[in-house]
Amino acid sequence: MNETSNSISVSVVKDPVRVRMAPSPTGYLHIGGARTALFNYLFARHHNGKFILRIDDTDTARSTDESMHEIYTALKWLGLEWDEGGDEGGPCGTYVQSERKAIYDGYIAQLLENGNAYHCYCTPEELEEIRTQARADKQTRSYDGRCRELAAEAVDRFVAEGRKPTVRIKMPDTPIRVDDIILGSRNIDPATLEDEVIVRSNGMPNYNLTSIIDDAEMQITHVIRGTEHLNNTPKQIAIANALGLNVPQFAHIPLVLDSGGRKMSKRHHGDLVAVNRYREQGYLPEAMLNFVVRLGWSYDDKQEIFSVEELIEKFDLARVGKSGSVFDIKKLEWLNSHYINQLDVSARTEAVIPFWQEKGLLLDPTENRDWLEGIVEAVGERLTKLQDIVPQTSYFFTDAFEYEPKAVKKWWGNSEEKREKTREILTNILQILEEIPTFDIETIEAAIWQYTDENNIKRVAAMQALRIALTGASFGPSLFDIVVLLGKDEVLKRIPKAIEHCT
RNA sequence: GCCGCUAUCGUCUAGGGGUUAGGACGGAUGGUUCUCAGCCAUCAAACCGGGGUUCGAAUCCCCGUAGCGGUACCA
Repeated sequence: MNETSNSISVSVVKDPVRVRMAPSPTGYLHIGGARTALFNYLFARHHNGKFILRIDDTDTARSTDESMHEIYTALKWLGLEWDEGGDEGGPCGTYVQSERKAIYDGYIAQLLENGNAYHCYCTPEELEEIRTQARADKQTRSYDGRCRELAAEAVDRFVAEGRKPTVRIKMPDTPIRVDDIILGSRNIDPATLEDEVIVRSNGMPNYNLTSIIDDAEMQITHVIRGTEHLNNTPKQIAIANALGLNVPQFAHIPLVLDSGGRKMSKRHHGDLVAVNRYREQGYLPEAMLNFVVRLGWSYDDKQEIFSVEELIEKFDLARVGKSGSVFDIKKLEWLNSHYINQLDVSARTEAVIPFWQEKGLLLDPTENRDWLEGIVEAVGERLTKLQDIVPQTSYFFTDAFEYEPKAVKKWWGNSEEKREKTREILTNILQILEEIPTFDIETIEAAIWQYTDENNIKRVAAMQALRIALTGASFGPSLFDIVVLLGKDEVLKRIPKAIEHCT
């Protein structure tokens, strides 16, 4: 495999690969998170490494157990099983950061001792002021490091005032080299870096500290994450350096964007980005994975459909692009219908049953299994998501449907003369079906074609009139399939009812 | 404001010093059919701009421009 000039060859890595997905449980797993998880998972599996799930919940105010479990559910649904971490733990003990505080405290003490960090007594208001001023002065930094060399009496005064300090890292004054597998390498001017808060005034450490510590503690070899973290990278490297910790390799993957080109986020896009909502609508995990992997990654100019096995074999960070990718639901739908159609009728029926049950259309799925499979068979390739089964087949379960006005107008007619003709056709068909010797597709089809052709009635006109009578709509599966599946009794009940409505 | 990243059809992308710039989704048209979907066929649709380098630039370099990301005691 060739390597491009600005990419670090992935194959150079010899250590057993260890990667991690580190969500913060402040909401559901979103599309971007799913893709990050997938890239990590594929990279790990491709290299026979470990995929670790760490919970970055140092923001205790916003983290919830509920969110954590939603993330687990979504990841498991996608089949992205982790080797260590999550709710199972592993060789590194707990992988939940809020439970690892003692570990961080040790490092913080070390930083304070060796002079690489210091207490900052500035209040949020003061900081806001400093920021505003810095911005007005067109400064690069928004904090000036004023607490670096606080006199002892100033500290005493602040303490006496009851101020609780934060801890800030002292940024180095030499350039920081950042190597990125996707974006290439560059040196960061230290003048652009400021002394970040690494411990809140309540004693809880912050992301930039805990993340890089745990990456080292958990022997993470590659950090694959979204580019929103790009600016955090030099900060984290600086912290690792100050602590003498190993720095993993980084790979920043481009953002997933909305149709307007903006980053997809829970805040702005709500359920549109929630993986679990897609599951609930009847998207298949295979489709979701296949969709999401192609956002920023491609294999060649031919292949669009990839099984997970193929992805594990073919995935390579070197083929991940640098620019953001727009989330296109049409493509997801196409992929989803593809995967639904891959299912055989029995499996598809199985998949669709919960959706019928959810709407109360189906009470006992163990009964009439053949009939249900017949319906699924008749629906054929018309499902883009499993949920579509409900609107597309509800008339099989109930005759309490509306006759769609537009369809009625077009096919039953909008004049008394035309309605009269429709009633006549329906009446004739009713009679044909009443008298038909065997109620099967071939016989019915032959009888109806004979009727239309002999009476010079357009097939489409008769069929559409009948379709509306039986289903309420002007579209759907083959009408002969529908007739047989409904059964003679039901058909013979629905036609007279339709004739009554056709006035 | 500051720091950073990015730039091929509407979208996902392939390609990458010399190509009719390829594929897929979506769109359009025609065919098949009882409708819809599907399937088949056909079509429209792109290298951000300007300078270099070069025989030759979409490709390499520089400069713009635009978009996006970050700029928290969030992650």
